This record gives sequence, C-alpha cells and structure tokens, in this order.
Amino acid sequence: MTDTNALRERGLRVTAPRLAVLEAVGRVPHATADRVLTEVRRALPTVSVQAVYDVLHALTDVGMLRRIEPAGHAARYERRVADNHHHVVCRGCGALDDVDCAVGPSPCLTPSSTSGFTIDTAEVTYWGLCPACQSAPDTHTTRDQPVAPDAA
Amino acid sequence: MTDTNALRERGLRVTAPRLAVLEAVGRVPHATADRVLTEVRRALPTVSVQAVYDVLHALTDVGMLRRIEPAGHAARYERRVADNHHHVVCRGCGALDDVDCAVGPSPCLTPSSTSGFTIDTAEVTYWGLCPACQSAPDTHTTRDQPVAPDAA
DNA sequence: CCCGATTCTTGAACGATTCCAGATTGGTGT
DNA sequence: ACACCAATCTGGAATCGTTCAAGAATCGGG
Repeated sequence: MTDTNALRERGLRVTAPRLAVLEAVGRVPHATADRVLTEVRRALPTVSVQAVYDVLHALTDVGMLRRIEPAGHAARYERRVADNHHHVVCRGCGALDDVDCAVGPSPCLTPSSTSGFTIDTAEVTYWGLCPACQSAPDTHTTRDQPVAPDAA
Repeated sequence: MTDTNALRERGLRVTAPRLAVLEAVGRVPHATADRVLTEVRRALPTVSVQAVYDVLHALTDVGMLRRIEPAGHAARYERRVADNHHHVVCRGCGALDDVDCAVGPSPCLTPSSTSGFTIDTAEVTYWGLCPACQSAPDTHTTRDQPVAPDAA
C-alpha cells in the first residue's frame, strides 16, 4: 500500500506536503511538529508551518497518524500501527519511547466508577529517566545541547 | 492538621497566598491555575498571577498538591490524597473527574520492555464524553460556562 | 482543459506559562 | 521585641507551541 493510495482511500487529496509529512514521520520515530517541518523542508523548502500543522491534523483525523501529547512537552506524531502500545517519557530530557503493555490487551480499561462518563480510550504514560539522564543527573538544564536520543 | 502546620512541616513559609491557594484548591475540585487565581483574589485581591503559579509549583513540589495536565488543556490541581487514582477527561468540554482503578493496586505498572528507562510513575487517563456532552453532542460551543476551549 | 472545493502561503494572534528585576515579607537568632 | 537575610511577592514583558485569517495555488472530476 503506497501512501498515495492510502490517502485516496480516505478521501484525502494527494499533495506533495502530505506525502513528505508521511515520509518524515515514518523516518523519524516520534517527531514533533517542528521536527517534521525541518525534515519536510529538506525536500520541499517552501512548505509553511501552517501546512505542516494542517497536514498533521488531517492525517491524525483519518487515523493515519497518532498524536502523543506528553504533559509539559510539544506534541509528537507516529505512524499508527494497529497495536495499542503506550509510551515512556523521560523527566529529564523529554525523550520518548514505545512500550508494550505487559498485561493483556486492555488492562485498566474498565475503571470502577466513571461518574457517568462514556469512555472510549484509556491512555497510559510512563514517566521516568532515560539511560542518558540516569547517568547525567542534572545535565538537563543545558537546553541547547540535549543528550536526548531522538533530538539529533 | 492545619494547612499552616502542614506547610511548616515541609519547611515552607506560611504566607497568606499559600493558605488561600490551599483553601481554593480544596474547595474547587480540579481547578486550573486561572480558576485558583480567581478564587484566591476573592480573599486577597492583590495576588499576582505569578504568585499563584509560584505557590502551585511549591506545593506541588512538596507533594501537597497534585498536578494534572490533560493533553490540549490547561493544567489542573487537586489536593493530594495518598491513593493512586486516575482521571477521566471529556473530549467535548474538557470536564475532568476522578476515577479509581478497578483492577488491583498497580496494573500496567510493569511494561515489558522499557528501552533502558527507569520508570517511577504510570499515569492513566481515560478519554470520553461527560453526561452533558453525551446528550448535547455539538452544543458545547454555545454554552456560556467558560470551560476549556476545545479543538474539537 | 476548466472549475470549484480543498489545500497551501504569509503573517499575525493566541493562551498558558515562565522569566526578569526589584520591593516586600516571614521567622530565626539575639 | 529587633534586625537581618533569604524566601517570597509584584508587575510587566517574553516565550513556546499552536491556531486563526485571508487570499493564492493546486488537485482531480467532468
């Protein structure tokens, strides 16, 4: 299945920015909007900030991308794989990685009392320290030279 | 245990803004910083935005408050009770409520592979619709109640 | 190949939060 | 009680990520 066909199937027009965004998110695991912009501009130097946001929204809406929004950090995007995995976020540098849930397909999905809410999703986020921040306890104050695994 | 004593025990100074913030957060279940500011100003009209943020941070740091940051919404604060409960967030209006985890003390707390991360917390957020938004699917734009503006 | 709807560009605005510098205050030691 | 000094507060401006607005460009069915 090509990206072109995938777009058509969902009733979306096939445009250069959209293909480029899909390619970029596929290549850079958990890219921020800003990172996507940078990547896309290597191929299409003129794409606007707005175009990237529009495309990310459009693709997220039709389920071709998944958006992750760790508290206190910019949103990240990943190509949606059908599985229901979760994420770890580093408290030090914000690095993000995938985590498969150890216990069954959907644990925690059935809260005891929901106060009348209709629940459609349960989202699990793990917080901790990435390997780099474990060995360099206070280095995260240096915002300019992040040791973050996916920052470079 | 008075708030005054609780503050002293943690080595924090006892100031009017701090007591007022504690009182406000205790009274308004999941208040945003802005809401806390409004509440506090009823008693102390001159407190600054900054003072409220400073106090919220200080109290959060020593564990007297817990901060909740639902994706796409302003942070909320609650008086910490020792239990480990989770939260439901309404996709329609951003309403937030407490949820007790149905399955045991800490399910999902042991992910299979953590990519070398040291995990200290597992956070669970449920997403769905609150009772009001279930019966009024698209009406939340016309509501006067200043709940969080939503991207939906 | 033409047209209308969708998508893109540019540029400015936005809300939540933080940074800054200086004035004020709490509470420990005397 | 008194003074002192660091912790705290005030006011205002700045920051980040994201969105709004209006017009120009593009996609793709007929």
